[in-house]
Amino acid sequence: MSGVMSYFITTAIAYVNGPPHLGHAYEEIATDVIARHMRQRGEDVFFLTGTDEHGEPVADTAKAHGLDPQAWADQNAQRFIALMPQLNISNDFFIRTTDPRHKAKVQDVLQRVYDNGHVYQGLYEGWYCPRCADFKVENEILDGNRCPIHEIALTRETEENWFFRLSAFQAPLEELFAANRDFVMPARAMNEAEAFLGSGLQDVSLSRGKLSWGVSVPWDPSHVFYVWFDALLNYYTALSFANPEEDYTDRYWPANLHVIGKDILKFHTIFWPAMLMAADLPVPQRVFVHGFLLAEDGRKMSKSLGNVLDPFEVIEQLGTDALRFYLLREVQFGQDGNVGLAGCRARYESELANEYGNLASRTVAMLRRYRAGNVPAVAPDPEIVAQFDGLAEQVSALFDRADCTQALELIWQRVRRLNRYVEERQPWQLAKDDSQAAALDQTLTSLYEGLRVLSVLLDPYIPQSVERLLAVLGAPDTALGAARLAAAGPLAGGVDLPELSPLFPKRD
RNA sequence: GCCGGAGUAGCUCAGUCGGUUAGAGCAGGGGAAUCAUAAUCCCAAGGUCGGGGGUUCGAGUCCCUCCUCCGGCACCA
Repeated sequence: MSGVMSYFITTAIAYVNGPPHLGHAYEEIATDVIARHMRQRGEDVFFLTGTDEHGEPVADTAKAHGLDPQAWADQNAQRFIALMPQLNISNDFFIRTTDPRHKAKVQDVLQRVYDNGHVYQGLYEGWYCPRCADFKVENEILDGNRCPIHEIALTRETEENWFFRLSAFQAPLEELFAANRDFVMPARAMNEAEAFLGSGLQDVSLSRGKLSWGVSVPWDPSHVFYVWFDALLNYYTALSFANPEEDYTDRYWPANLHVIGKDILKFHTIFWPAMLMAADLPVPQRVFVHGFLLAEDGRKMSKSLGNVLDPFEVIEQLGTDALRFYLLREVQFGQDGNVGLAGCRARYESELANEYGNLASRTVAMLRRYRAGNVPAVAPDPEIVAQFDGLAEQVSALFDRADCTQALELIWQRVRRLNRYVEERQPWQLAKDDSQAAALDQTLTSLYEGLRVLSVLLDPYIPQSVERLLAVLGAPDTALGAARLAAAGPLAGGVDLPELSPLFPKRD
């Protein structure tokens, strides 16, 4: 066993231009589950999330609302900050890219990129809309080279611009991909990154001259950095000021895991490591690309179709744990999946209430009824012990690959096993016959211990419910080491189990 | 167009290196039990594994081809 390992995990930072939605909630929840699991292992976890507040869309929307960009960003960032406790996210820090400390650090890092000779002045040429005062991208332009917003003819113009020599990192990135096949996960996402790399890298513009809402370029204050270069660096800059008492950079950098959506794969798997290499900084260990949540009908969620799953509605009706559980249970992490309120309700009722919640209820009730609320001081059933043996290790191994869905499936198989065990042993029959007292003791202890172990393993997914149950069980330890059936009588005799009200009450 | 992924039970999916009768959950059907939130458990049923061809003693799995769906193909974040 080595000492405590540092584990730095991040979500993508949310673009503040719109309100928080299910997609944000999903990424936060999944990342939180992994972070909580790693803490259970005793690792030194730092979990970072935040908001991305620069760039033209923010400036535009602010203007449309009659606000200056900072005021608009402030207003919207609050909504994302408020989201964290609503989802029970255990982030250690929330970074905002308009934080002056972030901006200063961005300038430091990119100045080093510049000093290292990876930046040059060039001409950016593109289709320009005079009404938007902005260049348009090839694939958003309407037929006949017209502006997608104003539908007026665009003009071909050039702008003096600072360029990042991305092409120089073709070979280093190829080496990185070859040396670390898990740098991008799942494998499908790695294929995509490699395909992009294989098509040959071109230099990219690093700055914008016609925009002022961003981090100014230290060697040319008439420009601001292109928002992506500023945004990506949040992962690095945050460590330097998250704790005013200690610079966390050496302790946590490089990141162990960036969790992102598939729409920003290219930025995180190509631009980001290249930028870090250009600044002589170590690259992250892994980027995990999750899928998109689609509506129940398999189509994209959209307000106009009215098929949106509102996370706040789920929380209000079924609770935060229900939302967390449903999203990770229903959708294989790393793939797209279909979700909806009906499916969420179905899983809430059949799995959380009927299987796990009811297992807890019947176990506590039987201990109280047959053993006056005390856990018998006997060893649990060897068969159950054997069937739980290695479970925590398997779950850990799956989390090493960010497979929190499969881990949950393994845990859930044991939830079902315990319900089956109750039927096999029929404690209510054993209780009628004094000569069966030892068998009843063993049965009840096995159920108590099994339920406790499963709850420890479920803690990252449904922390509020687990905390409540473990308090009733008198066994609040959620360290992963506690996820093992105690062989010599658990907390025996000393526990006086109180009543347990339903963990997941039925809703209409 | 090029590249990649996918298509298995009514629904959502698993299926390792080619190897016994293709599995699970949910939904629907039948039954048992009464500790429990009427919650649980058991049983049965349900599949030309997208179509066609090939390799093989043997193909959901490998090869070819066709169909359908999805994604990527760079400076919107």
